[in-house]
Amino acid sequence: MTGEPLDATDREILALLREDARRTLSDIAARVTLSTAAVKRRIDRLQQEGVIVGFTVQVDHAKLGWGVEAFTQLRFFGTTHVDEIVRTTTRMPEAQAVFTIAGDTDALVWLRVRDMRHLQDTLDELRRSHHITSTKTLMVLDSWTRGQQWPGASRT
Amino acid sequence: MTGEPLDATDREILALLREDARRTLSDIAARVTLSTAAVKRRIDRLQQEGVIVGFTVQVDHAKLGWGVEAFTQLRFFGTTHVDEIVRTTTRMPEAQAVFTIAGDTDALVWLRVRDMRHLQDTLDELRRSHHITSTKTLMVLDSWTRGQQWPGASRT
DNA sequence: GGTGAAATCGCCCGAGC
DNA sequence: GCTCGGGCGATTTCACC
Repeated sequence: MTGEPLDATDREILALLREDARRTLSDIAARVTLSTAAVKRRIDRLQQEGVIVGFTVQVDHAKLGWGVEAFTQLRFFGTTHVDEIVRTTTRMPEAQAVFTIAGDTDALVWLRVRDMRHLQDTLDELRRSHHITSTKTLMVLDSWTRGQQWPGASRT
Repeated sequence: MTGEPLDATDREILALLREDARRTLSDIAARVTLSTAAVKRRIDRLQQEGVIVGFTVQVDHAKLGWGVEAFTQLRFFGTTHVDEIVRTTTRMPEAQAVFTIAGDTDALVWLRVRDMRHLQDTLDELRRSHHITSTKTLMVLDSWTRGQQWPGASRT
């Protein structure tokens, strides 16, 4: 399933693409001193091996009106299947990411919402749809994510 | 600074690009029933307004050998500036994201590391470089992030 | 926002190292 | 395995309506 481990050039190409996925093959080729054909072969291989999952745009959610971020730590009844919470949370547009956790809480959900009212509704929905015994919500003041993004710097 | 609020077509284009940033202009144009030139103008505008921050690749970090994820909640001395922790954490390749928090802990750091040993080293480095009074680390069993990715499904 | 044309790029082929 | 070169189709990009 997985090919051979990546060499330094593969990692270099990955780093360049993470900076800007819109680089042309010739641009990348010049930077790693390879031909465009070789670069393309490597990128194709990385993609088919699943190292590269996809290509996306990074969006400033604050400028879209979703300026509030929060984390909520969830605890379930012992009977709840982990898959279930992941499956239903995934469908909520407010959920940015879901983490199942080893420890005192069972899951950590990264939420992005429009405002406090919206946060409250989202938390209500979470509590309603699962066998949750407790929630603990952390409000995010500012955030930084690898590959820039300044929700705190983009006050409209 | 910020242009006019985005219309439905802008949001549609954004959604399409988030699914796959490599879509061609003509593909997008067909889906939103516009000309390629019009789509390009909108994308350019979204980019210069800062709504689109950048274009990147989504990488399966587990396949790169960084299969362990964790969160660590940090508490600082009252004298510590928030900027400082963000600035130094940002430089660590292990830090995936940093959140400053309102509540009992001051920051939440999303870490991605190779193994447990690496996690320990990273936590040590965090503790060494800041006026941290306490850390509490949550181990991630599985994670889901918007825009697919199954670190748990990619066991090599 | 649409149209059309030019420049660029991606892409596939083969030959050769 | 990689490079080089050619050629074609697709795409981007631009000026203009």
